[in-house]
Amino acid sequence: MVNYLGQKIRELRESQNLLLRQVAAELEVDTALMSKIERGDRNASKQQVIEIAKYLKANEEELLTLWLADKIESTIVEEPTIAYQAMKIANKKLKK
Amino acid sequence: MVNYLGQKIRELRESQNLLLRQVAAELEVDTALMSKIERGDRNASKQQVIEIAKYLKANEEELLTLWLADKIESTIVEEPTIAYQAMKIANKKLKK
DNA sequence: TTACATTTGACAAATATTGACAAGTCAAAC
DNA sequence: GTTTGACTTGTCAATATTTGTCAAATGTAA
Repeated sequence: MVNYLGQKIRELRESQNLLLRQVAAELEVDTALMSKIERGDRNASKQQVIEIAKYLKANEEELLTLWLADKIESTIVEEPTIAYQAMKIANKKLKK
Repeated sequence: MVNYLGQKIRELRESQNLLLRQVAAELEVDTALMSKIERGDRNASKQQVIEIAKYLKANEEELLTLWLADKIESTIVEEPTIAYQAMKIANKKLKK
């Protein structure tokens, strides 16, 4: 598995001595869901990432970038042999 | 929109003077679906790509690479400002 | 017009994702 | 060894998304 975002969130949360349940309450979701997000079992929604960034005083764009990286990762993970070439193609388009 | 795969398929199909309905019959799907795949309105499944490659005598890996590039593209398209950075992160992981 | 290829929109069915709940593990405190 | 509190896990119903088909529309060449 991958999970850049969850790891980062956990890092931020623990460094601030906050509990899962506190962050979960802030987002108004179950603690279990928050746990899954940190562990990469579930994806956070974009809105959730934004709220997490706010609550943990983190850079929103940085967290969203990790969130997107996880999404890309899960798109390519099943196709490791062609992933690099496909990324190159998608990247070319991006530069326009 | 993007659609590397559909464009390539159409190119291959037309250069061989085949009809949508012929390719569709081969895949055992409706012609309408084949049209949508070529136009990028619908995604082909991996298995469909493989069968298309076979029928159109194309390189399977090449088509799958375009298919994956389209998937990556649609993952990042909503986040153009952070896409490049996220790709870089995902790419780093890939090299391992 | 006719005939045929392709496209489109609407739909039901299949599949996937969501968040909650309940029950579980684990470690520290008692 | 029991209790407590934090976190994790499995399962479920609700919701959302994706899939492929059908019928109708559009395009096109004879």
